Amino acid sequence: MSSLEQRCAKAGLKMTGQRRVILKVLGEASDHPSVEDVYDRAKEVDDSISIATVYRTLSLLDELDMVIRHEFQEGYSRYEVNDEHHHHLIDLDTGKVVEFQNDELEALKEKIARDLGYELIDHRLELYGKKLPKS
Amino acid sequence: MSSLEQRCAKAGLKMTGQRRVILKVLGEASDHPSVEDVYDRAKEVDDSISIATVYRTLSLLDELDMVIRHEFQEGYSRYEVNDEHHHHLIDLDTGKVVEFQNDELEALKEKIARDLGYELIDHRLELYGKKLPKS
DNA sequence: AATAGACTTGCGAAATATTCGCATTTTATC
DNA sequence: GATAAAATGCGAATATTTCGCAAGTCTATT
Ligand SMILES: [Mn+2]
Ligand SMILES: [Mn+2]
Ligand SMILES: [Zn+2]
Ligand SMILES: [Zn+2]
Repeated sequence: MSSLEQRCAKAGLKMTGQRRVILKVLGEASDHPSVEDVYDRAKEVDDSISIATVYRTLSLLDELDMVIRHEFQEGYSRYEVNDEHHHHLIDLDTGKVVEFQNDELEALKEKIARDLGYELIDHRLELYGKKLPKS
Repeated sequence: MSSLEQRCAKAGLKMTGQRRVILKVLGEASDHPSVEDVYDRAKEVDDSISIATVYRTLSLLDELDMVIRHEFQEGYSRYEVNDEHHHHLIDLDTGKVVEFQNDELEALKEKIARDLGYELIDHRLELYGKKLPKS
């Protein structure tokens, strides 16, 4: 049983074939698949799976904080397993998504919230850029 | 002629009654109105205005960088005049939007992009929090 | 292993936000 | 004021996501 499946079981979810397939797809993804992407990949394993189930499962996993739902302002959502916290830089020319992590940023964002009188619950940061010529 | 109207004219847009109304609504807003909000406020001035025109105008203004389109993950967009660059903290209990600005953050975000080999074109940061008890 | 009940699924329909086609109107220019 | 281009209103179309419901599946319990 995969670690993701274990977390589902612990949350009281029944382990169905469809959920196993979707978790496998998510676990194996190295990109940030859209619902349609997840659906297509899942269908290769189980052709009978429905896109409604993919939507429902991703929503559930999001509620359980097992995945992160991204809205890269494309009109639809992308998902990824919630593993190590990080952010994204989107290449405006190619659409490529570069991941990064920055401790200074994380500290700063906590401080900003605190100074405003708030406890920080969540945050999102996206950078949009174009590749610099190599110097 | 308002400063917003001037910028529209300079961009080659025809100044119609509808555009004037929408620009007035945007200029007078102190919140972050949705398309529906802008539509409702515009209708108070010109009852015949269509929501398609509001959508079209806001898209145009967005392309001209005269407004910022926000997606606070509510399923719809909010707009505000693109004046002084700033970010938002959304109160998860009340939905209230708190604006802030932080130079250190702006510098850091530039540095992160540069270190990744990118020229930063755009970025978005949102904080989500709950009010701290006053100490 | 059979049963029961709750949970889950597939399907198509519905909801929501946004865009589009097109006939008509308005604007800016001459 | 005539003209061409641009903009509008309307309703229909699109796209993504959610929902209702009947049928199927899972898991705990006999
Ligand atoms: Mn990522
Ligand atoms: Mn603002
Ligand atoms: Zn972070
Ligand atoms: Zn900024």
